[in-house]
Order: sequence, then structure tokens, then C-alpha cells
Amino acid sequence: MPPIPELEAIRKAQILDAALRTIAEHGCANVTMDDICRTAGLSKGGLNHYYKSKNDLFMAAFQEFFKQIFQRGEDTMNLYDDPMEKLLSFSWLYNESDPDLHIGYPILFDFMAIAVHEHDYRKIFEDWIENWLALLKKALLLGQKQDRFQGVDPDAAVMTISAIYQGIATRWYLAPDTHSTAWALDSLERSVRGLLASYGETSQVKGGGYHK
Amino acid sequence: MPPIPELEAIRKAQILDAALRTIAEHGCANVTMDDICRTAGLSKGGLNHYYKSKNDLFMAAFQEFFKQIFQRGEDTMNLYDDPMEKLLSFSWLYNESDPDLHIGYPILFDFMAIAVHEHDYRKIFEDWIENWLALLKKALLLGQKQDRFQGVDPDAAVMTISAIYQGIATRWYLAPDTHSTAWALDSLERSVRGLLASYGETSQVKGGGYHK
DNA sequence: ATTCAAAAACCGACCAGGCGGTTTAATTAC
DNA sequence: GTAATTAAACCGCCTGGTCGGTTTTTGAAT
Repeated sequence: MPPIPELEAIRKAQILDAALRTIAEHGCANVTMDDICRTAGLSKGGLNHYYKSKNDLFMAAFQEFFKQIFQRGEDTMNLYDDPMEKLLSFSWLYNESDPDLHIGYPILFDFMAIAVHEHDYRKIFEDWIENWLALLKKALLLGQKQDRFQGVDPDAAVMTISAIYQGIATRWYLAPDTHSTAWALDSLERSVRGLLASYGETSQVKGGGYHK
Repeated sequence: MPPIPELEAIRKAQILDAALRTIAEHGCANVTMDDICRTAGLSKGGLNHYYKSKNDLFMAAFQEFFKQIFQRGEDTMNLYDDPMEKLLSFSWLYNESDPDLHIGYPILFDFMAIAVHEHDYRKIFEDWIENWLALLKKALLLGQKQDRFQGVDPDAAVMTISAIYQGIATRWYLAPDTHSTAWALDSLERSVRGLLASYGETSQVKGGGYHK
């Protein structure tokens, strides 16, 4: 008989949270089940009751992670009305005083390294990206409904914008001494505005030389 | 007696190459010394003669990797005379039929995941980035000497350009089904041109709303 | 209300396998 | 013959997963 129906959900959330924090601290390669047990305040057997294997736990933890991060992005974007502000609303990714990010970035890097080799993990990553793109696309199409971003190819543009976010994030997090937050924010805005403007100037940018 | 004096250099190169290929195939977390030995055509004892520990070998392998990649970037860039062409000359990073890249990307992802936690690794990454930035900066300054890229802040701009390369690369490699090579090349060119143009339009892009 | 049985939740000692590193034996070159 | 280099057997540690046992909770029976 289940003592309380929601106990399982509580325990699982507790374990996933512990797993994510432990992975972020030690890195996937070095983390042991014992570490996670200790962080979660459970024994090996107790943990095993909810997740059969290490891989099961990791998969669940990563999915939970991506869900949370995306939710935060969506919520933050919805705070803005202006399409361009929506597109630039993910600047919270470059907030060095946000403790969640110091868990999130290590996990993301670890995850991508695994995704290179493991198909299941790669699929999760791809789906996550698809969600981001859909979110950005909504903002971009809203702008086009207001006669802005003329000539912009929505699908290609949101892929690029999202990639720019990621590129800046990579440098901002891994080489913070040289890549300041101010640089990240300025770069993001310049790049995104520049990209969108590039569609307006010419329908085909390829092949032509650059003449100021 | 060493049959040939330069045997050590040959063996080390052979081992490093084997290590890089093995890491790329299996991922850092799963690779064993035995794997590398087998790939290198050496025994455990033989390998141990040249590299005392796994960590020694990995450090050396990663340094070798970054050296090679950078060398290739520098060589390729030097094939071009036009500053803008130089800035865009790293498009070989998005050549899916280049077998070296299918070794390079896995290694880079693995390396970054480790660099998050290990200071020594992070330092190698930062130095590598510094080298790229210096390379790009040379091209950009050459352009400014030709009265192009006016108003562009060289240091900030090359950081952004380099970050854009990385962001596009991340998506292009990890989600190739949706992020085609054509998209990568087009995105790169649009983003870089757009970024550089953004400096010319206004000296301060921040704070203002976007009005088409 | 109290007792009791059954099921769920939880614990932690234990085990087998795999790993990095070491040591010992064999082989080669001169 | 000897020194140097390679090969392979070996060792000890660590880890993930198992498994019997223990506690806790529930619901029914008295």
C-alpha cells in the first residue's frame, strides 16, 4: 500500500535534484552513486528503489534539467511584449550571480560531451533545441506580423540566434576572465540585430565580396 | 640502445595520435589505457614508458590537439588576402566530409566538459581561445588599416566572431539533421557581417529599442 | 482502541568486474 | 653478453549493482 501517494514523486524530485547538484560539482565522469546517495540523504538501497541503474537516474536527471531550463526561458520571454525584447530576453543566461547557472552550465557541458557518443542523449539535446527554436520563432513571427524583420527567414534566423546565444555562453562561462558579462550582453545584442538586418540589405549574402 | 635517436618523438606522436582517435571514438569517460595501447600498437608497459599516468597522457594529447587545430586555422587563414575573407576563412570547421573534424569535435566537447572542473584544462582552453582571438584580430586590424570595419572595437568584435563560430559549430555538429552545412555557412557570414556593420550604425547599441 | 499482518520503503554489507599502475619475464639490437 | 626496450601477467583499489534484513505505514480484524 502506498503510504502517501505523492511520496514517490517527492523522493524522485529529491533524488534528481541531488543528482544534478552532485554532477555539477564533480562532473559526470567522477560522480559515484554513493556521492548522490549522500547528497540525497538516502542509502544505496533506497535510491535503487526508485532508479534501477545509474544510467536510468542520469537520463531522468538530464531530462528534468532541460525541462526546468526551458521552462525558465519561456517564462522569462513571456514577460516581454516587444518581439525584439523577446528575442533578447535570454540574457539571464549571462548572469554570473545566479547560483542555478553554476549548476546548469557544468551539466550542459557534461551532457553535450555524452551526447556526442550516445544516441539517446543526443536526441534529448535535439528536442531541447527544437523547443528553443519554436519559442524564438513565435517571437520572430510576432515581429513580422508587425511588419518588422522583413525578408528574414524565420527558421534559419532562429537557429542562428539560438546558436549565437550558445556560442557566447560557452566563452562567457569557460573563459570569464577575458569574456565579461558586459561583453556577452553587448555581443548578443549586436549579433542578433546585425543578423536580422542582414536579411533586409540583400536577399542573398553569399558569394559577394564585402565592400564597406 | 635506441635504434634511432628520434624514436621517442616518433613513439610519442604515435601514442598521442592513438589517444586522440580513441578518445574521439569512445569518449573520455569510457576510454581505457588498454584501448589506447591497442590502437597505438603498443603494450601497457610500452606506453607507460613514455607517459607516467593516464592524466599525463591526456594532458599531452589535448595540448597536441589544440596545437594542430590552431595550426590548421592559421594556415588556412593565410591563404587569403582580403581581411573579410580571412575572418570567414574558418568555414572548414563546417565541412562534414573532413574526417579530422569527426575526431576533433568529440575531443573538443569532451575537453570542455573536463575544463569546467579542472583548472589545468581550463587554462589550456583559455590559451587556445586567446590564440584564435589574436589571429582574428590581426585580420580585423588589417581591414581597419584599409579603412574598413570603422568604429569596430577589435578586441570585443573578435571575441564575438570567435564565439559565433563556436555556437554554430555546436549546433551543426550535435544537431546535424536540422542544422545543415548550408545553414552554418550562411549564418556565419550573415552574423559576422551584421556584427561588424552594427558598429558602424551607432556607437552605442545598448538601451535603445529596436525600430525597423 | 488495539492488535496484527502485509506491503512498501529503506538500509548497508557484500560481491564481482574492470581499471590504472607495477613488476617481472622475454626479446631485440649491437 | 649486455643493456635497453617491449610484452604480458599481476595486484590492489574502486565502483555499480545485488540482496537479505529492518523499519515504517496501512488497513483490517478483533
